[in-house]
Parts: sequence; structure tokens; C-alpha cells
Amino acid sequence: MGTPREQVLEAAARLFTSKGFAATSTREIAETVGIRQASLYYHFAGKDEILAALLATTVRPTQMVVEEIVGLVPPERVETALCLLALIDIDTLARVPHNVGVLYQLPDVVSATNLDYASFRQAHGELAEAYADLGSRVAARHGVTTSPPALGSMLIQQVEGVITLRTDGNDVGGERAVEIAGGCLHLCGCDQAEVDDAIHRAITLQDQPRLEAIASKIDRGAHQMGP
Amino acid sequence: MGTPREQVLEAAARLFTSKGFAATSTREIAETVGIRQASLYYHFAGKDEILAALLATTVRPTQMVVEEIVGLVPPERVETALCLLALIDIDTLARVPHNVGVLYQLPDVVSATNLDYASFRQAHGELAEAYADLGSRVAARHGVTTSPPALGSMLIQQVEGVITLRTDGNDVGGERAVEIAGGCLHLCGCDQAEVDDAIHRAITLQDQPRLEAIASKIDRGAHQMGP
DNA sequence: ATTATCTATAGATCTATAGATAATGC
DNA sequence: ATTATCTATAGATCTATAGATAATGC
Repeated sequence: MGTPREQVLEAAARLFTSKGFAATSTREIAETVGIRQASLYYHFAGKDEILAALLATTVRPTQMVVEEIVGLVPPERVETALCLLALIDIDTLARVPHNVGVLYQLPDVVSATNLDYASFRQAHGELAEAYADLGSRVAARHGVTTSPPALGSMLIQQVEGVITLRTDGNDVGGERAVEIAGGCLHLCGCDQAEVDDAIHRAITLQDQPRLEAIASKIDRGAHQMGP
Repeated sequence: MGTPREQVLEAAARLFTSKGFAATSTREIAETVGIRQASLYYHFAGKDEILAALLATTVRPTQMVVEEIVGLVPPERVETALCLLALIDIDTLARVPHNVGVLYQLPDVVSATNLDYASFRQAHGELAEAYADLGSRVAARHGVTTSPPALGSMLIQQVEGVITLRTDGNDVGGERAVEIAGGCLHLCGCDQAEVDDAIHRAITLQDQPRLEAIASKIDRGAHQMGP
């Protein structure tokens, strides 16, 4: 069951993501864990600290390995690179415990003047830039004229549809992941044959040893992400 | 400035969408309006009632006029129909006061066992089906094999990216709206020339008298939507 | 008499702190 | 002595109600 600290984070993640931050009381968190409300304060300075700790351990692992993923694919195969990035990112979001990605959409979190949140915003922005960069390179080869920033946010939006699906109670398996990644390629102007090809290549790559290393790195990250 | 009741709804909409429901106190709402906290209870039975009233007046007008929009376009022009639907829906979400679309994403609202929310879910589901139906007809003509339910949720997700953009502080103008609608068509396998054509036709249609009638109906709806 | 506000407050939280207690490790 | 819990509670909310007040309309 992990250390008490981890149990608290686990319970808080579940409650914050399902009911929201302000609507979750410290008493509720404590009793979920099986300790008294006041005992929380031995492990955390306050309710905010619990959220902060959660956010700090919830870096989307994809953010740390974008370059590596992209580096795995020869530059003339941008479609495959984008597809691989999307698949890995989708899979991460689909599997992270308690759909913890919603934390960053909570109004309490967004409107807080919080340093943790600022650094998340930056990391998220860099991920969006990676999508924008890869995406517009693919788009350029297919005559798609969507501007890079718009395309970047559309791709991110597409991938983060996983969070929406999970919030709505669906779970996202492999076939759905492939359909969403395919959507990313369609957004960049690929036809179905090109999509199928890129997906095939990306999935093949996923079983290669160099990517296994990345995968395990991500799993460590994901383990952080879901406390 | 409208009736006091409308002022309360206006203030509540702003606060709920920016800080969340649980994090907004009745005192804060009242003082924003310029009355005392207790005076709210003359107009509403309780805090929940304020949210309920807000949700009740916040039907996305597109939900009411889908059939009319689709009916405007000859059946062999499904691309144009989808494009028109997306453009109108995007425009609605882009212009509604206080980005009130986020209300339905608030965990407080989602997790509440609320009748208002159930009826929203149903209406939203029907809109998703309309997107799924139109989208998969377009997709079929372009050899895209995404399953209708997945395509439907991807199209909705794409359109509702407007809410995300607004939450992040961007405002969504006409050019961005066109890019997003274009994204919807790309998701269904259209190439750039087909996208441009559909957008051109859809925009032309938007200036026609029959659609003006729908637009004014939507504006009435939108006026409901943003109190 | 009705409408729309106000003051005052009950009662129920909720967060965080103070200080006691018991168990473990040196 | 340190670690991890507990009980008890202060102090600050927050929601909702009771009842007073003033203005308007019959």
C-alpha cells in the first residue's frame, strides 16, 4: 500500500479528480486513508501542499522524452515520428492512475497563482510546440495550410481527448488509441493509406529495444505521475 | 444592467467559470452584485439553485438547430453541412459570455447527481451523434475508417477546443474558427482543396436569408446561454 | 399587502495548531 | 530522542433562516 504519504497522495488524487479541490475536505482525505484529519499535517504543511506535491509528481512523462522519441525516427519519416509521439502520449494519459490529467483543468488550480502550475504551463507549452513543429512539417508535405500554432493546439486537444473520455467513464484501450493517433495524422492532411502506414511503422518501433528503454523511463515517470 | 436575478446569474457565471463552484461563496456572488449575502435567498432557494438556473439557461443553441442546419445543405454536399455545423457551433462557443461552456466540465457539476446535468448530458450526446453521423458520411467518401463513435467524439473534442482556448485566455476570432472547422474536415479525410471548398460554401451559406433566421434563433439561444 | 432589501445569527462545516500518547531506536 | 499518530479545540469561514425595515402599489 506504500508509505502513508503515498497513501495520502493516492486518496487526494482520487478525490480531487472526481470532486474537485475545494469540494474535497482534509477530513475526507484523511478518513479515506484511515487516519484522523489532524494527522495529515504531520505529512503535509497544508491542503495546498498536498495538491502541490501531486502536481509536482504529475509531470506528463512524454514531456521529458519528446526529443528521444523524435530522434528515433529518420527525419524523412515525420509522419511516423508524429504518430509515435501521439501513441505514446495517448497511452500515458490512458493509463495514468485516477485520470490525474484533469488536475490541471481544475479551475481552482488554473486560477491559483501557483508556481507549480506555472512550471506545468511551461512544460505543457513546450509539448504543444513539439506537436506544432512535427505537425506542421507533416502538414507542409500534404498541402495543409493550418497555421502551426493552431495545428499544435488542435493536436494537443485531440490527444487530450483521452482525458475527456476517461472523465466520461470510458476507458481507452489500444484500438481507440490508434484511432485517436490516426486523427492526429488526418489533421495534418494524411490520407487513410498514409495513416495506416505510419501507425504500422510506429507500432513496430514501439517493440524495438531502444524504445523499450524509453518506455521504461516513461513507466517510471508514469509511476511518479500516478502516486 | 438587467433584473437583479440576471445580475446574480451574470456574477455567478463569471465566478463559477473562473474559480469553480465550491470555491465560490454566496457572499462573493452577492458582493459582486452589490447586495448582502442573505439577499440572494430572496431570488434563489440556495447556491445549488443558482447553478441549476445557470445550467438550465445554458443549452448550447446548436443543439436545438442541428437538423435545420443540416437540412439547409443538399445531401450530396455532406462536407459543406459538417463544415457549416462546426462553424456555427464554434462561433457560438467562442462568443458565449464568460465561456460558460466550462460549467459542464466542473467536477462539482459532473459528479453531482443532478437532473439538470443529466438532461445536458443527453442533449450533448445527441449533438455528438449528429457530428458522428455527418462525420462518418464524409469519412466514408474519403476512405477514412475511423469508427463513427470515435469520430464523433473526436469532432466534438475538436470543436470544444474553443472552450480550452478561452480558458487559456485566448479569444477565438473568425480565422481561428475557420482553422478549427477545417480540422474537423481533415479528421474526416478531406484534403486541403476540399476543405477550402467546403468552407467557402459554408461561409456563403451563412449569409443567406434562411440561415439568418437560424442565426437569430441561435442569438436568442445564446442570449439565454450567457445570462 | 407585496416586494426587495437589510441586520443578526444559528448551526454546520473546515483548516490548522497545541499538546498528549505510544511505539520504536539509540 | 524520534516518529507517527491521537484528542481537543481555536478561529475562520460558509450557508441558510428569522425577523425588521422601507418603499411601492392597491
